[in-house]
Amino acid sequence: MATIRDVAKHAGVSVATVSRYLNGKGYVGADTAQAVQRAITDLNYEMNAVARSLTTKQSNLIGLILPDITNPFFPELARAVEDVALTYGYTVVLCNSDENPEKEKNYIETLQKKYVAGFIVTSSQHNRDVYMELKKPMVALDRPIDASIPCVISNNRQGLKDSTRSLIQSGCKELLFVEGPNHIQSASERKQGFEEAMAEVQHVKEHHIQANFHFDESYEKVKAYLTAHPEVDGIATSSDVAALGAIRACTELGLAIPQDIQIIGFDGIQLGEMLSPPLSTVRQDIYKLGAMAARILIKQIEKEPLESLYYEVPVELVHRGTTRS
Amino acid sequence: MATIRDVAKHAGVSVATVSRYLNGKGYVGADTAQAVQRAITDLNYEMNAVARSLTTKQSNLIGLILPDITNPFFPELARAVEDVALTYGYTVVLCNSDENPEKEKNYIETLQKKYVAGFIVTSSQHNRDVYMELKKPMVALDRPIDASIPCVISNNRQGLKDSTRSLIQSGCKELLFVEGPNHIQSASERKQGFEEAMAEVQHVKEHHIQANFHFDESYEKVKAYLTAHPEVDGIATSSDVAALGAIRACTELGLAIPQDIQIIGFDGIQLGEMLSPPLSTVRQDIYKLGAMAARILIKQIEKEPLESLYYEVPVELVHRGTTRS
DNA sequence: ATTCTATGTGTAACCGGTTACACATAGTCG
DNA sequence: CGACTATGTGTAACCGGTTACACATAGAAT
Repeated sequence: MATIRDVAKHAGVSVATVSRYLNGKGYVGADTAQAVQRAITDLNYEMNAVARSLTTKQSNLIGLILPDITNPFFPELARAVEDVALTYGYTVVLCNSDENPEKEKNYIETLQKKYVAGFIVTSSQHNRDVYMELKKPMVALDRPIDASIPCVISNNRQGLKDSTRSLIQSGCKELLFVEGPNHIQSASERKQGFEEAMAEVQHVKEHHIQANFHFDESYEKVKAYLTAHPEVDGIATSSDVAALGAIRACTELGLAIPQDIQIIGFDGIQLGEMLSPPLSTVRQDIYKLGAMAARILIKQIEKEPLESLYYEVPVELVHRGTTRS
Repeated sequence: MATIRDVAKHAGVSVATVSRYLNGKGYVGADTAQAVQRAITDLNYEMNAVARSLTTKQSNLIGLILPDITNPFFPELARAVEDVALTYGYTVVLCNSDENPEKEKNYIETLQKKYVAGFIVTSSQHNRDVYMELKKPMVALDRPIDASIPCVISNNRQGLKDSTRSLIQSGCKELLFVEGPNHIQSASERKQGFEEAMAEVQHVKEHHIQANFHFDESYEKVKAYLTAHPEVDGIATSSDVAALGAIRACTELGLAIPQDIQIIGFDGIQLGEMLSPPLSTVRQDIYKLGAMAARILIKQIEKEPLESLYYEVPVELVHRGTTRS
């Protein structure tokens, strides 16, 4: 593998000139530029990324920290991040935090030693300080960290408001809301949306349970609740996976969906469409969320100005098979 | 951030000694070791990964190349790889190849410039040579590349054989096999398994269609086929996602699952369990697949001997709601 | 004509590690 | 007792880039 010195020698110039040419910094005469380019082509030179990082204290690595890639919401996000990272010449490192602040912190440290260019984080929230001290470009994805850190997020409140309203409009009188973990801001915003929609009407009874974003817990809690409260005729959930749990609970209780009970999820994971019946839901533009986060991060890395610190991407109600539209 | 020279000075020794101590190579006297350790603790020294990579031409990055993290089979795989990578001190770079050999090749080159320690690849096959020339540790995951390259794979043949047999045993007389893309070896092995099972019996009619591993194509082709051949009473597919497509087709045609028609998938993606009814399938131990691949890669990186070049992980028939067991 | 500025290029130090080699000491063996 | 080996440590070159600074030239401004 040719080095910059080989190129310099071959072109009959100094390494500094080659370096300037490569980075487009400083003056390089037209003839010289040609000669250098020629040498580069001849020798099939490619720059050594590691050596470069050592002096510039900057790599083209992007750290993507998320709770668990296994949660169906995240692969699409990761995919989007990777796609735009690639087009800008960055490479993404995948980090599963398991909602564990300690793990999150370790990853951050490890990556800093590698001079990562920046972070995209769906944070476990507990450790805002870790991020505040970090003098690296970063963006918070799906979950805000601090007002000073750029954030890309769906309009959660509006989404749940829409889904709740639609359930009400299609005749539900006893509405169960399966909340997410409310210490996560996006979950509590969704709850707020639900409540706002409920506040608009009378004569609709409100039921609540809380579950994490996992299938099992949702399934069990919904089943228990429905057994005790058979009058429930509509379920809004805070995630699609929770909706899947609810569907299972209803199916096992012999309830027909959407005839006896309507169900609407939240997220718009791809698998929702593949279900039979397909899942009605509030679709977040997951890909866009990820793509925007990546673009905003890269803007920071490349010192371009940001228009805003808060990017909200709209959300869309999708009626499919589990609601009576 | 303290450097190795700071540590050396603080401990009153030379950098060489510190380096030896850090890497456990060469002789270091007991007293000296103590002094050095002391200095390290005092200064809170952490080694600079980039500088180290520059001389050793080796990083602790692992390249994970797979077709598309968005395909539900892969997140669990990625998760497993990441988990074991983490415990051994490696970091994983996520690369989506889109089954595009060109993209795959680019990633390999980019990562080589970063001195990656090795690759785990679910390859797009077309470019065996790219890998053969590569003088890096690597392992083929789910899809063999070459007999000389360690490979971790499920027993695909046996799996499809099992699922087909079980459909036959539960009374199917007209069996439709939804094949995958046969240029992918694991897909053609599955097909082989199907055929072996069919060869064991008479009086069971065989139907074939081919689809990629995606929902839409499977849905459309199955629907068309079933419309033309309403006698089909069982479907075995080459992937769970294809099974989802088949389920949708059947549902739309008014067929009851599993009463009118039984369906069995292949893969064991987590979402299969969340369906209602839950999907019968041949479960690959996806996590194990990924974890083994990672371990085998790391063994190579750390120059430990491999017991074998071919690791087959068993597969398990899981009867859930879409078959009459 | 003189000074100033913009342009163009090279020298050498530096980033933070690793390691070949030289050198020193001390115990062992014949 | 001299030669040999195992142990312990330091010097300095090296990995492959970047960049501050010095120096040179030429046209523009005064």
